[in-house]
Amino acid sequence: MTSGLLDLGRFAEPSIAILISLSEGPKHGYAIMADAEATTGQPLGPGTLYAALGRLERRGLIEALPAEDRRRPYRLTGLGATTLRTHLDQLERLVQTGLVRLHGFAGTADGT
Amino acid sequence: MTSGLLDLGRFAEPSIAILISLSEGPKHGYAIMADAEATTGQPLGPGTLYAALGRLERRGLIEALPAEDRRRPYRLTGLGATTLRTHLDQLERLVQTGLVRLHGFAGTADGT
DNA sequence: GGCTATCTATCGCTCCACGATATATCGCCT
DNA sequence: AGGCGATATATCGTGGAGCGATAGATAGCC
Repeated sequence: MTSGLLDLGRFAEPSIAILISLSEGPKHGYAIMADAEATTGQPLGPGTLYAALGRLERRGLIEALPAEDRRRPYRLTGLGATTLRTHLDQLERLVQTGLVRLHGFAGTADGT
Repeated sequence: MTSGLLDLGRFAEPSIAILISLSEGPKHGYAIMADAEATTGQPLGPGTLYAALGRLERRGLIEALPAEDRRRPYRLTGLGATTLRTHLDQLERLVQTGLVRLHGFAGTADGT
């Protein structure tokens, strides 16, 4: 928990972070870890990463490329790109709704 | 599963949906359920709802109002509003990053 | 008076997040 | 050459969260 009370709990959404990372181009696990932490601000540990990679590959959203050296790179599939775009669109609409409503939010009059 | 293969699994993010719903004004559980499903497109069952409500209240992001009739309304606290805004901002940045990268995404040349 | 819709609540299963841990290799410095 | 830190992949275990199923109470209606 990096932000104390300012935390909704399981918020990292590792799958989204991984897909966004791969949308920049093929990457191997370690590079995804670094990129995801850079873009989301939240650390992405190996346990979370490799479990999520397995799930995403099983679902056909990403695919493994032939290993070069020690590195096992992954690439976003067409289905993965479509899926990501769909979810990103949904998310954007949700975020906009929230920001609009929040703008008109008076808060608790007693300042709680 | 409404979207078949186009699904990242556990994506609903009930907490966000609930907070956004309450940012419109105080609501009771049943109303939140309906509103959340309307704005996110995903159904929000009672199990998910009341568990999340309990967690959010324990964290001070929402607070219970005196029950009117059978209804037990909740209200967003100042902390809740701040927290929601922070997460929404983070989310927006993440979504924008994803959309930009996706725009330049060539896909798998073989059309996979 | 019964029936349906509204509304809150709990249980239980499964799956996921994620820190801890293990292991191997590479590159660099001395 | 030898050691050390960074790179890189992989697995396990625990706790927590998502969520459908289920239960039960009250209100309104015919």
